Amino acid sequence: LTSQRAAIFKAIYGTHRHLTADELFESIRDSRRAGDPKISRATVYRTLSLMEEGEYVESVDVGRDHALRYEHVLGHHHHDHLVCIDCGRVVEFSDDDLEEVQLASVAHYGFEITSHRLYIYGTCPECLKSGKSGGKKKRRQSISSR
Amino acid sequence: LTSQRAAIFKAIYGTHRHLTADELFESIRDSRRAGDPKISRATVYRTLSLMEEGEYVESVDVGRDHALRYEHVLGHHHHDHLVCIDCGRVVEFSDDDLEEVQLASVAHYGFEITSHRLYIYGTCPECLKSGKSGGKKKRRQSISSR
DNA sequence: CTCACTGCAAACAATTTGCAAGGCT
DNA sequence: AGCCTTGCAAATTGTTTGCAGTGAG
Repeated sequence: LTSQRAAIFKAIYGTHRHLTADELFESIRDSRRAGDPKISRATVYRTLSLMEEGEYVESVDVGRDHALRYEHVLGHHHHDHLVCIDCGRVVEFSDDDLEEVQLASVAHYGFEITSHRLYIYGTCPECLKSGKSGGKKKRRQSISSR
Repeated sequence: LTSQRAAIFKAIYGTHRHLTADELFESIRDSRRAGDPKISRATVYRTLSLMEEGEYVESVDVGRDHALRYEHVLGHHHHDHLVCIDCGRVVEFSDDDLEEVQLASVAHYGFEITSHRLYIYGTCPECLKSGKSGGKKKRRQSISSR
């Protein structure tokens, strides 16, 4: 456990936001006080992989047009993500029924299911209210329809 | 409508597989006969964007560690994807109940839902059978757990 | 002392872009 | 003639790697 790893750990566990490797890197670098060790992007990436493998964090892949985000997972249960396509806000939600129905839907294919990824996209109440709803839609949202 | 665009169109509509831009490019280039026009990767990418915007194709983002894939969408209905993490096989499936439960799960957040993306990962029957099940797991599968 | 961990810069892969040449209409 | 579409090569982005130096135990 080096100090840079500790810093990364603190940073992710100190927020409930979903941060990118780069945000993590910058926040650590910027809040660095005299005497604190340097940090590099490579270390952040390397540490995040380690932490993911060790089940300390989980990556949230909101789409190819956005960088990977990470969230801490200790003390939290599985959830999916509801993403606002206007402001980018991410809301976590979970529903046991949903999980069950998902598994039931594919049961007959004979796969041994190990995980899943569900993102629901839409416009959040705030963005709907603030007028320009349906407005600027990010480019290349590339999503399975419906 | 140029001939390169036509070629791309034919290639996607001529298969039920999910192809990457590069596979598309190579297949067109390789099956090119004397007199046929040249094609470049850039054109494939540009055309695919166009075709996606025009709702002729849809992109399937199987995960960051794999290139984007495309499938034709005319004459097909919405479906989600079941992905084998061993061999990469992609099975399409759909379930109206599932769709409903999904919407119900997030109804109270007040979002105006426009789309969603669901991938279920696991090992397919064939890979399970052929021994080394649980074996080589691709690196960086980065998926929301459960 | 050793060996894992780090920073740096170069390497990467997938995709996008600038630009000049081509080709329809 | 004019504008849209190409091909090529160079640029971008997010992330990974090789390598030599560093620091913890």
